[in-house]
Amino acid sequence: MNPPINLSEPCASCGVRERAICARCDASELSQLVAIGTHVDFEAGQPILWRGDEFTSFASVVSGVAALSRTMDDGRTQVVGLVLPSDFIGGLGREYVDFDVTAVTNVTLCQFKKEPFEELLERVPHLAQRLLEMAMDELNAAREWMVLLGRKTAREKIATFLAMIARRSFQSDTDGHEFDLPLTREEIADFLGLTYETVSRQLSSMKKEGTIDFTGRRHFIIKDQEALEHTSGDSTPNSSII
Amino acid sequence: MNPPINLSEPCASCGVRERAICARCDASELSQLVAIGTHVDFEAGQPILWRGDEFTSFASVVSGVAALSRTMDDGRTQVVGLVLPSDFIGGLGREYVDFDVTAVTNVTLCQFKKEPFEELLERVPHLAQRLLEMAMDELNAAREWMVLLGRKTAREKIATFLAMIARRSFQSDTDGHEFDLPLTREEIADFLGLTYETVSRQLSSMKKEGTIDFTGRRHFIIKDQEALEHTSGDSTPNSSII
DNA sequence: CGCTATCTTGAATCCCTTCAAGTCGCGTGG
DNA sequence: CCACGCGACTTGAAGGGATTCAAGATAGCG
Repeated sequence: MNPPINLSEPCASCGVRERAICARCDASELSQLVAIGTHVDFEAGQPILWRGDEFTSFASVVSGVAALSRTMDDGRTQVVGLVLPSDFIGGLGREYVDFDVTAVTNVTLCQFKKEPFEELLERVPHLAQRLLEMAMDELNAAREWMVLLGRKTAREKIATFLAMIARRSFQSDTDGHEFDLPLTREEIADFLGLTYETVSRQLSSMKKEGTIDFTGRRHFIIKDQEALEHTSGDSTPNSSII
Repeated sequence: MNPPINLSEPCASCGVRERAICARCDASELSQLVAIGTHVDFEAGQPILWRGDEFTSFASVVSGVAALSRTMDDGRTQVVGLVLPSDFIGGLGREYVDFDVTAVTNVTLCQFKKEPFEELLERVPHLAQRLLEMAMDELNAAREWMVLLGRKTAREKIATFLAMIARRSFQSDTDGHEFDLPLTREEIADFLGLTYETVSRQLSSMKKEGTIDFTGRRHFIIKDQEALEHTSGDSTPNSSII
């Protein structure tokens, strides 16, 4: 378990202070938020929320990666979003959880009980504003991903995914071209609407062609950024895909 | 062109008053909204917004159907959402339009200039609350659609689409089983991530099997609701797909 | 009543999946 | 520290669902 949040200097060392729901909050608003927040840890693989659960709390991701997913009756599953540090977990105004949330790596959340949070939301307009802003960003990201799922080839999907990972900084070194994949092949497949064999084949062929290289199964190097972005099929690189 | 909105009895006869952004507004708030709103018409096929345009106004759909879409450089296009009566058009907090918006049928909008609307948004919390609520609904719908695009077969996509059309009431008669498709085969294909030939084939085979029937190309009858919902692949019918 | 866009249907092809062996990397325990 | 074992990954071959290419048919308009 984590130590309690330092109340005298709240969030001073928090890595997501500038981008999470609290981004627009001033010191006084922040202290109100801190008063109802608790840090909670989840180990890789653990479920955070199940579809159908009643919402009893909301949370910001402080560190780690979680996946939002839906599994059909016959087991087909689709990851509908990655939940990264600073992202918010919780459907405001919804009674029940709509998608499973699973810790992909070890995850630390800054969690808020539902009622006090909703009450705070009414008193602190900065919170509601920021939440709306973040919801619009997510909506955009979801729609960009719909284009990927509906229209892109396996090759384009993989290229887009790798570019996204690079952009969202899973950077692991100094030169800026090495990254760690937070997901297994199967998780990538479920995110891209493919099978894990296809993911593996595409990664292998992109390695053979010299666009990327692998050192270990989860650690990759972008050797030809331009080729990567070109085969992603997006005319506008750095689009809003989360 | 439309007559000016009746200021003495604002929105009394508006068909979307209860579900649009103004749903939570009281009479006084409504009159402030009416003061900055204008009705605008678009004919079927006309563009409403282009990707990359600067946002200069927001709008509620009063009647008709529009499509939100993205077209790739080589012409592949994906419809990322249908915009139906009561839905809101406009990315709050965004400077530029992210997806093309096109009138699919004749469309009437209740349009608000950007600055006065944003100003109103700060003064009227009911507006911001409703907007957040609607954004969460759209986000959910987008994610449900991602499952369709990533994991469903052509047959399941068509069944889901028809069930959605039926649910969102494009009903055209009294017995409750006849509906009009607002979209062409090609538009349906672009919404489902298929080709129009595949859409046509699936519709034909569902007709042959007796699940649906067609009288005219756009007018269909659901003959076996249960079969339709079963082949849609959703365990929870009436899910939040818009 | 004829014309044209829209839609249907057929046949061939292809990309991705499915099924099936292997291989590799990594953590565990000896 | 190394061998072992298992889950994660790679690779191959066959199969299938959707696409592509190509004619026709039909509705709905003028």
